[in-house]
Amino acid sequence: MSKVLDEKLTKMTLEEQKLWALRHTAEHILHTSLQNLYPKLKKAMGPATPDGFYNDFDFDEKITEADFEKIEKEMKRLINLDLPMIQEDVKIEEAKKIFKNNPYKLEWIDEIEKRGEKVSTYKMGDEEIDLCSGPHLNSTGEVKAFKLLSVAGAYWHGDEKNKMLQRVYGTAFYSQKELANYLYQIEEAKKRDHKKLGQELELFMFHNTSPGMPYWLPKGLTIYNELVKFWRIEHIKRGYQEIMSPILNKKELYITSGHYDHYWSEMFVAKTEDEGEYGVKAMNCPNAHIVFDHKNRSYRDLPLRLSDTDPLHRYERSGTLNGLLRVREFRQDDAHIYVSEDQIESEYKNVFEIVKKFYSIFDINYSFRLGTRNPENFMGDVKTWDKAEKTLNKILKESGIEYEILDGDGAFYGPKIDILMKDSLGRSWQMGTIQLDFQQPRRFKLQYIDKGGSLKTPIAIHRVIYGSLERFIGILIEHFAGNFPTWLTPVQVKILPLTERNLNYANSIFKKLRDDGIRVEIDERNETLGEKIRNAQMEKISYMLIVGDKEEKEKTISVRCRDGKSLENDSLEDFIRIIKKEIEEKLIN
RNA sequence: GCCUUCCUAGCUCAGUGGUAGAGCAACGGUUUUGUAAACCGUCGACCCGGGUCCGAUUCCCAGGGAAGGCUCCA
Repeated sequence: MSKVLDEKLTKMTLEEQKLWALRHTAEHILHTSLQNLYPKLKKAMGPATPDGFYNDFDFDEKITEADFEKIEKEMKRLINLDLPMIQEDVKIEEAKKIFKNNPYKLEWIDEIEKRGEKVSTYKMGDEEIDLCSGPHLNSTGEVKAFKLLSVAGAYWHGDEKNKMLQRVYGTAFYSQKELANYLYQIEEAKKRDHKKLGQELELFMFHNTSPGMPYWLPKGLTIYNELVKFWRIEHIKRGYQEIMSPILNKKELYITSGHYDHYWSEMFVAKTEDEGEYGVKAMNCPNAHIVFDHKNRSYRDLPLRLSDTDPLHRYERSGTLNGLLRVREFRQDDAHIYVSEDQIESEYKNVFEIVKKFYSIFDINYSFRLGTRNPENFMGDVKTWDKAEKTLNKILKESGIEYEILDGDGAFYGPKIDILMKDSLGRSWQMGTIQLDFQQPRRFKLQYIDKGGSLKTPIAIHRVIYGSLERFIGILIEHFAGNFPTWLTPVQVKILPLTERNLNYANSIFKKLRDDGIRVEIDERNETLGEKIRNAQMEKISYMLIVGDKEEKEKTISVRCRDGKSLENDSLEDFIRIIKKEIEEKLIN
């Protein structure tokens, strides 16, 4: 067994290992079925995954979902035959002979030879033999429930320089019930999709005229602004100073920063008649460096924390755009912190504390990842990099934070710590990031005067907490399924007058709430109460205030919460107190 | 960018080689309502451009846009 796979399996529970073997077997059955149905098809590879399995193959004819029925039928046949799965180690030379017609397998065999590992094969009865490290079930009959899910194109080794193969995704379980449950979960997750909810709740939209660039509708912008407001208050408390700088910058700025060499092809460019090219800002750091440099700085100024939320544009490849989760226009809750070398550690701790504070408010799961030097795309010398990576490793370990390492994922100017979150479909997204940068300050010739009166170059920490506001809101929508906490929700209260007789009273309440800074709407339509409630429920309003003749006469309100429950208090003053307390408690504690 | 699929009214969806039908929404009227959909009526659409055809929303080609996927180890 290969080292990588071995490591992976040892991390799993026994239950997970069993499922892994099951799915690996199902994948093997899929491949054999494909091979039986389409003899000219060449298998490339096919692993089990946490959700199922997939199989990559090279085939000139197109397989589509319309073919699934036929393929599943063949898979069923192999399962019913209950063929034994027999593992056998073979010599390199022999393996090369067996798979001589399959260049993908031969490449794998070379790789195995290079690593000095054993070549393992599996036989499925007399039907088929395949290069495979296992583990597998003992026989095909043990696969009790499976389903093919989708087809896709996938590059060999994920590299677009290689040939594009076809991929079939599927999943398998030990029982039909588990399979049905899994499919149900997927359907449920789709209901939380931020793209769907964004439209239903009128939060944002996209338009053909600017793909990947969101239009923020009034309700979505309310959420956006609340997040920025909270960010601003918390950062002022922690000594950050906010700046704003040009969106268009001459090419020369990005030549200085190094982005011209490393990033220009992913930037939008604005051409001028006679002043050359301007780059549309894709990152904030170069402008922050300019601000640092506009006057003499002293060691007393450090750490100097410059924050901003300027709009950024990046020319992301069209196929990668994904609702709010990958866009071409966005804003970050960005900051650049200039520190002396001995301040790195304590400033990182400060940043981690902000992360903890921010994320705990939303009760979202997240994980850390350290990205190290990319050998093909980095600036500066290896020694400085090694030092920076060592520093980050040390800080993470001492903070007791669990993290994974992704080699080569650093920014071109320095290693970084990313914070990841998952969307409703379980896909991971990079949210916050904290990057250490020894390079750019040198290139910008940034300096400060230290205690002894000599000039020193500061170190820059680039950091975002939400990440991009756009992506963060996308994740939030899915996390809350549109049921935002009251402090964030676009409409906190909706007043539902029972009849037209109650409009005046309803409006007087509306004005009081609005004057008190509560986001309130009134449903003046000539509709039944049932319809008004249904409507407000679907808009996911936090509180509904129902006012009819009874309330009007007694000068009270009747409060219905989003979960269908009622509040006992029936005075407006009490209600205002309750809602304000709810908001404050969430943000302060 | 590449692969697959998709694009019909503001939204959700029908449907067809002879230019489309519904529900919700919107608008007008009736009703004046007690905790998730009152009733009647009106308005409103085949993503864009070519081609094939007597005729294209439907078939073909090109474009635009969207969704899922594109290194989880044989």
